[in-house]
Amino acid sequence: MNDETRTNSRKDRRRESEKLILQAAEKVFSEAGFGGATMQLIADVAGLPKANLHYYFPTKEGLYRQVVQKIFLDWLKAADVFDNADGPIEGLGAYIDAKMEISRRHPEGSKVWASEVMHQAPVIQDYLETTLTEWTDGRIAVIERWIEQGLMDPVDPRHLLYMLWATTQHYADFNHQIETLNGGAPLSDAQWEAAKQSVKQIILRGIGATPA
Amino acid sequence: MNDETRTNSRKDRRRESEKLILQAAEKVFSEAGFGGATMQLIADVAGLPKANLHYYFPTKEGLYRQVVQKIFLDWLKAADVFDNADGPIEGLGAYIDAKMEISRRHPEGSKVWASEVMHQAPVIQDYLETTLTEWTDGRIAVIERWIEQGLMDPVDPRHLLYMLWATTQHYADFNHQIETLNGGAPLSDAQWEAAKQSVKQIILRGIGATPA
DNA sequence: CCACAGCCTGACCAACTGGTCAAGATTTTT
DNA sequence: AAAAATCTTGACCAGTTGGTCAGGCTGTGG
Repeated sequence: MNDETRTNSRKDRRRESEKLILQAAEKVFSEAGFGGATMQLIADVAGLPKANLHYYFPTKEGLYRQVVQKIFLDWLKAADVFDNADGPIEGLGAYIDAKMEISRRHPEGSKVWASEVMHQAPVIQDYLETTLTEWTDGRIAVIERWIEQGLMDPVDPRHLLYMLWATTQHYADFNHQIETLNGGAPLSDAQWEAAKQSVKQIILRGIGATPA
Repeated sequence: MNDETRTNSRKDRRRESEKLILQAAEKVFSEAGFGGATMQLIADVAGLPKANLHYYFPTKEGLYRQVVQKIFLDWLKAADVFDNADGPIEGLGAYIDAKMEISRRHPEGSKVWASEVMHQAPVIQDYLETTLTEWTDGRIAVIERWIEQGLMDPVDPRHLLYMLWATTQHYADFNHQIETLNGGAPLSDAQWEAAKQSVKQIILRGIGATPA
């Protein structure tokens, strides 16, 4: 009767369960923080008994670590648009669009990351010191090249990056505040478009960006 | 022998103890989040027995509520510079300076606020709907006037405000990440000055602000 | 000097937490 | 078909948490 799920090898089922748990965990951690989240609640959201959850992820900290790592990798990947760009208008414009889209579709991840960093990054400090540092240095070099080529004003690339991160992630981390100030309703398609346009307009004009 | 503290009426002592506890609580809440913070740890930081803490603040939630309220009021007060300004360069410039200074001197408060909003503002939702909404509408009117007067480009005032909040508070909420990317050291005086200048430069130029 | 109201605190408790485990169910391999 | 490996779960435990409370302490007004 029930053969809707065909190719179910033990490995497949395991992967599905782990993904289910990770999704539930991301949601619960983003809503309650690490300290406020409970394994019982994560299990309930995932629709599994708590003991089963511990079978796949022995400790709460280990589960949390995997959630944060996944978020960080997704976020890094989305930043590739930066590389294949000829100038700031194209590159930064696409970067802003990409990060705003993530903030709209997956605000939970951004919140977990923000929470982790705010609490002194007890779990992903090594990522900050290695991967993130390297990534940042690379993009700073790109921006400096654009400045040398006269494609934008001389601006401290580091603070420009912080501004991009802060602004785009704000729409995820503070979505509740933004919704409240929007009369309690989520931003509409048109409002999201206006937000993207506003951010791009102010920043690109702010750095005096010109077409490549 | 010990008469350094002279006028110690019971009311004065009470006020001092409450302030001491509130400061300790703000620190602990900012470091561990509401769920991760414990009354025992707050008591230790304040140097008081836990039972004494419960004498002044019967419940953890009540203590947390007062911490968040105090932060919100301080933050609102610091925004007065907005009002007495003739144009965007003066007004927004002073606002950015003020908020950057708060981020530098009191990052804990900003973190507690961010945490509260990220978790759907369970405690200060009414403030968002009343005080913050009114404040925001008022500043939007000011910005719209500046636009009408031709002192700046037509920009969506709401998204401009979000950008200001996001960027300035980022230096508090993500100070750990910023420090790590700064080689593990806090920003120096000169670096803070550069940060302020960069933010003001990009935003003020981004909105095409001209002197009043 | 006393009495009284407010302040302080060690000891205690019920509720909840992350984590364990043994016994069974299920699937894969032989 | 039977043994081996993997998965599932209810019951359980030790540690921690927010919160209580009785009894002692302290300063103040009479």
